[in-house]
Amino acid sequence: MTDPGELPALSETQWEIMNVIWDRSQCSVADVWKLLNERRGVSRNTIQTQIVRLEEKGWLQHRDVNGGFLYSPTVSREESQQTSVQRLIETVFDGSAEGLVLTLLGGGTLSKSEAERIQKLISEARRKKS
Amino acid sequence: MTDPGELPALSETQWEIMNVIWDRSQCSVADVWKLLNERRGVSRNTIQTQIVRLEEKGWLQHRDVNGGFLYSPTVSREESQQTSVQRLIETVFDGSAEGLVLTLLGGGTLSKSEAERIQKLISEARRKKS
DNA sequence: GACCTCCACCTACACATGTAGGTAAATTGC
DNA sequence: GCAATTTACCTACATGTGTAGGTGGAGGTC
Repeated sequence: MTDPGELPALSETQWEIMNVIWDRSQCSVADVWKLLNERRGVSRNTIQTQIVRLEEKGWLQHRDVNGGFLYSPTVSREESQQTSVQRLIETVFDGSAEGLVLTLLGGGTLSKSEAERIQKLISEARRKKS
Repeated sequence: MTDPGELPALSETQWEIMNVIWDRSQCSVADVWKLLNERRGVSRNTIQTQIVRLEEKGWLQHRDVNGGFLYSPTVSREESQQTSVQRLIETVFDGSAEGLVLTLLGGGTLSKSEAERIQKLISEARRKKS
């Protein structure tokens, strides 16, 4: 797996596509298309183009199976998420992870039960770390 | 203040510029340029163009002061941060705020002291809410 | 009054993105 | 075997972004 920090950032549409492929580990263009087409109506070629571009940029690779291509990610979803959070903290919160959490808590983003679960996550993380 | 959810999303460069203007409440093009030019070397006109585009998109407004323009934000930084976090959760974490927090905790992003402070933030938020 | 500087404005261009139509070859169905 | 479908590939086009050069006016300097 490559380091996603070296790859050009994903756009929203590209995240949408990568998410489908990460869910299934590998996909044909048609696989991705069927799903996204149901979700929001899009042409097969639109997906084809994006997938080819993702491969050009290094996010995907393909192998030839029965005349068709199967695409799979070159980087893990977790690392990519990590990178994108880091980038957000950098550009939007001036490097402060706390700023991000404060915003998360401050706005109506979190429900009470979410806040509770998140608190548990954080205590556990602290226990493991120290 | 407008709802930033209605405005087109900011690019990284555009966040950089908006951040400068939020810091100072209002700025001339030259103000922003001087700062960013020191930081990373960029032409005055580059900033000019971006600022005009930001105004066209509704993020900035200007008033005429002594022949020069002073630009100020039309939306609050906090709301814009809120919106951008929400968008991230949606596209990168499939709507799960917990996913975001887990990533934050899981990677090497947070130092131990950051995690501690964040934990405090969260307990306080819970106390206030219930 | 000529010169310099600063500013807003216009133009330009390369690159990425979101979108999709057309083409030609391969595969499947009958 | 022929028709229909699928698939990869090529082309295209509008829009946004990052970058910056040139122009003309307004105001200060000497």
